[in-house]
Amino acid sequence: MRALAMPQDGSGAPRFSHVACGDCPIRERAVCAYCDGDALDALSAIKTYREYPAGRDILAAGEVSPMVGSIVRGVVKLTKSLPDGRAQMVGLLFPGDFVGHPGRAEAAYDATAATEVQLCLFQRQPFETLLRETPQLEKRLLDMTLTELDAAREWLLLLGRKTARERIATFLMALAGRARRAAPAGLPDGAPFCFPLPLTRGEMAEYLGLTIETVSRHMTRLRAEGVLAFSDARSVSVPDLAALAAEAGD
Amino acid sequence: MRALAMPQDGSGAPRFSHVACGDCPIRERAVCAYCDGDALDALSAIKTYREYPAGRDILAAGEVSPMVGSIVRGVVKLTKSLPDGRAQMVGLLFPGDFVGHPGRAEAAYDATAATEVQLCLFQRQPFETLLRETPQLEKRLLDMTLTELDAAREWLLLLGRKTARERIATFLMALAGRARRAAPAGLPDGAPFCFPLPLTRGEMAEYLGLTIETVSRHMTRLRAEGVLAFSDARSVSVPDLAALAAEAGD
DNA sequence: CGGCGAGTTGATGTATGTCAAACAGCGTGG
DNA sequence: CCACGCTGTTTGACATACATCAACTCGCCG
Repeated sequence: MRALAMPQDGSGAPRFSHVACGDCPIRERAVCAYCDGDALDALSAIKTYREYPAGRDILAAGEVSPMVGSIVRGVVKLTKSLPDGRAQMVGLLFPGDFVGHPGRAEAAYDATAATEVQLCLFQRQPFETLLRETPQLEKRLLDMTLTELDAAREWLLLLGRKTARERIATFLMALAGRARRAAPAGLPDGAPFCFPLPLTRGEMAEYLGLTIETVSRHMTRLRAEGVLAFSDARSVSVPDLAALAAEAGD
Repeated sequence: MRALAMPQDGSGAPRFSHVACGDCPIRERAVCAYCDGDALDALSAIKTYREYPAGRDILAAGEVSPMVGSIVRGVVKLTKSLPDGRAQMVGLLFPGDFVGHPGRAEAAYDATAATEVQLCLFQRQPFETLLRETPQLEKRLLDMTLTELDAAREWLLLLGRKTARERIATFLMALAGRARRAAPAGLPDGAPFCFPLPLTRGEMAEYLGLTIETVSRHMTRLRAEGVLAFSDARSVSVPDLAALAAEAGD
């Protein structure tokens, strides 16, 4: 599916490695964010880590998965397809985001690793039990789901009304915002801003409701106009965030 | 906004009428579905009914609303807009559905009555307190939010990849399904199926990411082809549900 | 009767999709 | 070391579904 410098052992081999929750990089953002003490211990007791190489399917639509979990590292894409093959990405998940719907075993969409991914997995059944007994956990999950819902609706506006150029600018702004938040240092606001693209052109097209050619054309046009800079297709630099924001349509 | 045979008193005047929860038409479907006894009493104590004429704004994006609530009767549309006026409906809510996000006071989108609407409202603060103390309530809200999220993602596929014809067929199928579920009697599966359209052509266009002309044209074409029948623009009859389903693309 | 809003229909434009070719990077294997 | 193939990207020529602009109808209500 994707040629990467990584062990293509064909197994999706689980690599167990128990990290203490206290040292977890997503401790503050994941489902467990509101938990501590006993609740955290209980979660910790049923967690398991697993890694997926880029391109590997994590979960297929219609499949019954025994697991749910949090993204520790990497990017996961959620995709829905029509029987004739047309496909639309319906979500893009980053570290801290939750994969799987508690309460509904059958997956409604495909989940695929867009980059190399590490998940912190919980078996569905004990997790759902814990959910019932742990209000903070349920509260956090509700909060996260509402955030996802808002994001999905923002995307409805994008897919329903924005031009190709606006869609691309919006997407890049979202990535820039994420990169900005991830960068701890207080960089000057106007400085040229650089970040990697976790998606190929094809995946961007799938996310933005466009074709690969349209994405490519608008990317090169944005570069020609100086709104964007990149040499590698997989990373961009934004000379002026405000200029890009102005292209996003809102 | 919409000329209707109804008191345009300009007040959105609250009309209080305490219905016992036991007699409530949405008792089984609303947030309160999993509640009983004390929890239901507590909810009942803070509820209030309010009616909105078709076309009335219930809540404007960015506005801070002191209320959340359930739809008792009628249809509510959720809309997001770009600064230049382009607008996209991001949700269509029916009786039982919940309006407003607990935990975030500021509305992320406009909510407007598409038909005459009756809401069962709760003041945000006491409701959120109750939410914290009542696991069934929180559980139900999580379930409903996950359902909304799935619906939104289904719509992403529609807006991102479906043709105008497929979008319209999908929408009509969804309405037909809802009407079917609402009709208690076991009608024969193949019978011509009739239901009202809660939306104008313009609103359908807003929901489907199209223009009013495109919706109109495809509706009349579907009628010409016998997939659909209607005399009034505000109601349709489907001679063969399977034929319509085949047009929906999935 | 006149005006208004919703819907329909027609003529025309255009952004994006489709098909096709060429290129660049990168690992593999002779 | 270079030729090869694979995948991702870019670029071009062309097709088309949908948007846009505009006119007209119909029902409703004052």
